[in-house]
Amino acid sequence: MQSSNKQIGIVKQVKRREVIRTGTTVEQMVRAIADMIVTGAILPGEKLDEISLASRFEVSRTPVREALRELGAMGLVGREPNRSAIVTNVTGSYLHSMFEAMAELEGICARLSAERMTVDERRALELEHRGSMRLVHAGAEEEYSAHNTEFHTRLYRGAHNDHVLEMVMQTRARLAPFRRAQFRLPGRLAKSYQEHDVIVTAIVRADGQAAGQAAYAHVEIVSDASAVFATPGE
Amino acid sequence: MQSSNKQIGIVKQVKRREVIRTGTTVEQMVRAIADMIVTGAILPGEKLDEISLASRFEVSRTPVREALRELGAMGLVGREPNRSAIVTNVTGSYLHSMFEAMAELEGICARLSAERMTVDERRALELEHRGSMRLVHAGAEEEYSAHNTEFHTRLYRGAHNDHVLEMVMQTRARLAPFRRAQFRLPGRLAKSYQEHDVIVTAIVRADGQAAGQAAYAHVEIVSDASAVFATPGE
DNA sequence: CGCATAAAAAGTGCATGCAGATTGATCGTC
DNA sequence: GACGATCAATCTGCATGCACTTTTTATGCG
Repeated sequence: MQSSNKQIGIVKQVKRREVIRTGTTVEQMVRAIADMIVTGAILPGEKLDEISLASRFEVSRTPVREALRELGAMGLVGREPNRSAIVTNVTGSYLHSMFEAMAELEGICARLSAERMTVDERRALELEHRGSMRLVHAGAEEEYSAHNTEFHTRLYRGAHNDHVLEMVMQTRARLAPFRRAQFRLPGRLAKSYQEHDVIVTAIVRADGQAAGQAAYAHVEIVSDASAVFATPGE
Repeated sequence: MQSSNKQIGIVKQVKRREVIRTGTTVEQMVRAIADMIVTGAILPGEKLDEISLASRFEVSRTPVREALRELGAMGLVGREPNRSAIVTNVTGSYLHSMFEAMAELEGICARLSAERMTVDERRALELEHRGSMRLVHAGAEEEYSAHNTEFHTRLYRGAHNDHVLEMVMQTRARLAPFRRAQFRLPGRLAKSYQEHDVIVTAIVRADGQAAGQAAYAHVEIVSDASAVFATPGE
């Protein structure tokens, strides 16, 4: 349509770069708060009162309320009428169900990836994987962790199923705080690499069954490794 | 001024409007709008502007905005800055991915149910199933549909995994408008009963593998049956 | 007429204000 | 001194208002 180029001020700097719709205040706050929760900057059980958040982000309470509403729908905070929002306390039982669900989802993704990945995708996955070997030898936990995220994301995308992708990404986000420290465990890096190797091999062979099982087992192990860090407060 | 701080006040929230079941205005609106979308009272692609909704529900725009925010997080409406909310148009491709995901999830639930259901749960499932036979003979589509929902819900709960339950319920909700008419197809009722029968039998035998496969196949068939109704506008 | 432009209308984003609920502190009773 | 009711401070839920953006309608020029 027409471009009413009358207004000024707003950055119309839309280039090739994906436009990050950080736009509205609310979206930024959702991301910021979600990040704090996920990274543990705010602890489960903590109250998030609107006024404090409003002054902290230097906005009014209206956008804060909308952000909390969305966070509630995302399951990151609990909300009850006339009560402050509370950072969701992921109980041990629910945490376990999330890890189990994650294992199932990863299994599905790996199986579908083995069946559906394009030649390019398979190659990219294999390269990504092989490239991480030096990180293992170097003991670069931080870097390997980044690689690990990328590796799994490729698996999710390779399944070519948008809804599954959505579910698995969401589940991973909520599990993030409980997995962060897993690569600190001695020998976990090398083990992780070996497990990835089984998955990659199966996918390259287009063996869905094997890939699914290997991915399931992989997550199960991570689950065990992470269980240590789950605060059994409840 | 306080009167009874005993425990309730739930119904007291309303002043001029009729009795309301639960909680805040926003929650009611979320339910109401979600219901309209899911039942097809509002069609995909339709714009939901705040002012119209506000006057329709006789509230101000503030709660409307919060409701839309939540519906957006639920994936029922799409939102972009400075644009009206739009009922999510589930494109053919995404719809397909949801049905596929649904089949996977149902498969997981059936398998886990076969492994984990208590004796009581198994008996209840079997009774529910057997009881539906007369609905099939009577050709009671509406009633059978209700039974069907209950049957599947039992499967989801029987898996004893809260996160999977959450995902499968959410996916089902979003697929609802596309499944509504499935039992109108001739012979679908009897077929559905037979398929349920295979699932129940496997679960009673605690055969997870068979139960999972049967449930997966069951949903796949529903997917095919529903495909006819998809792509209403676009 | 077609097309682009500009003004008007409609709509969204956020701030502010007030009523009612909740929580905590104060005070009375035993 | 312990327990419970009463009042004050605090916070949530929602309405309203204004600035900015998008969409629609009106207008000028070829």
